[in-house]
Amino acid sequence: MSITERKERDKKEMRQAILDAALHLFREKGYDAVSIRNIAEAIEYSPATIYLYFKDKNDIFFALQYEAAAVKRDHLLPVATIVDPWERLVEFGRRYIDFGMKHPGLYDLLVIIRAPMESLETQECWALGLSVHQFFEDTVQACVDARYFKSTDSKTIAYTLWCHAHGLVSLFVRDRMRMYPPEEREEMARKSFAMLLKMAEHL
Amino acid sequence: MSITERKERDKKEMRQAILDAALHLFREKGYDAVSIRNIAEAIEYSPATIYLYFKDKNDIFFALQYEAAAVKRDHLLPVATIVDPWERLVEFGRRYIDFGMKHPGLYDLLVIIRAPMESLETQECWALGLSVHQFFEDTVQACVDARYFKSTDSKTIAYTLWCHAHGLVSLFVRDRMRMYPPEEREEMARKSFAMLLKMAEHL
DNA sequence: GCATCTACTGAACACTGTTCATTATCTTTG
DNA sequence: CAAAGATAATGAACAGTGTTCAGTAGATGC
Repeated sequence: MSITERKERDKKEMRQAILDAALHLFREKGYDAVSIRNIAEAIEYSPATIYLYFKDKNDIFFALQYEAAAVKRDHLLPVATIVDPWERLVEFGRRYIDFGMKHPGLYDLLVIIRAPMESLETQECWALGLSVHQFFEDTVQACVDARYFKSTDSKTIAYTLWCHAHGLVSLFVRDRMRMYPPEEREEMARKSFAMLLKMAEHL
Repeated sequence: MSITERKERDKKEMRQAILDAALHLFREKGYDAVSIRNIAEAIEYSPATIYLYFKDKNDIFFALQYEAAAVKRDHLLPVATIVDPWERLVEFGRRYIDFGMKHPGLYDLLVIIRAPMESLETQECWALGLSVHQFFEDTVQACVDARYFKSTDSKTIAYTLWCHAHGLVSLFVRDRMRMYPPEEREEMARKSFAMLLKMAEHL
């Protein structure tokens, strides 16, 4: 069976080569500015070949979105080993922001919507994101159970923290902080995170 | 001079007709899914005609972005009459969120970046947004001056509040709240805003 | 060695943004 | 009122796009 095995390996490698080239180009020029022909040229194959591995251009996009979601999960889930729920929550937040600042391209990818939840890839990607979100909500619930907050409305607490973190990252990623000097932006993010933690103690 | 006047009026009307048709189509199908030919068809003119009124497709986009920024400003700036800085700030926040929820298409438009600050439209649009942001920061400063917060770091305070509001709106606008039932989403936003206000009192 | 199957491609189709020479219409002048 | 000039609108074209499909070269199985 080594031949069929090799063939399958080749197929996966080709698929990955397309994804790698596509991600590289997307991050450089943006999704819509990259053509199938550009990707084909990058991997030195004909445009038609790409359609043997992906249904269409959106399919490539969804595959990348899934990859980004996986990277995000791998970046966040290690905090699961932290026993104390408050410490776990803090570290989760820190890593969430860290992920966004380190991989603005991936974060942006995750927030773009294309064609309302049609493809299987989207479903899978969504399911992955959902499980991470569930972990986050569980951690908040654990904090509530351990009386770390005065409020017991863990749903609203989680949502509020999420708003802050997502807002912070997405202002950064979408370049909405041009009124602050570039070298200050990261420190502002750190300060704001620290401020939110202080505020959260009075929740 | 009534003829030249009428001509200028016609020109403005035509320009506006193009913008109206474009906004309608963009909000319905997204920027990239709308073609110049679609817009031309909507206003019942030839595609080439559009280029007599706009440099290119991006120019239309920037004009719409400017319009959205103006709508946002008109939605927010009435709070300037509120004398008490804290009340002014609260009402500003409420209206900011209200604007985003009521006009998701416009909010989204404002957050999209196309071609890094090239056109004059962008500059104008950015300047408009900046002045509103300045008003917001001034209001926060006024709150600090009036000892509404323990902290005196008005810059970080403003940024933190902004993160929350923008995060809240953009999670809503970009449909990242699919894990919550649709009918709950607005209430969650309200609750979270209230929670942030409570937290801010301990700032 | 031959048939089958697989991976790949060139050419085509209908679309896109954009330009430009040409036409049609309105305004001004003689 | 007619001719000249200015202006507005367009059809046709160009190079690019996503996508499909008949056809081909080469590896695989018998």
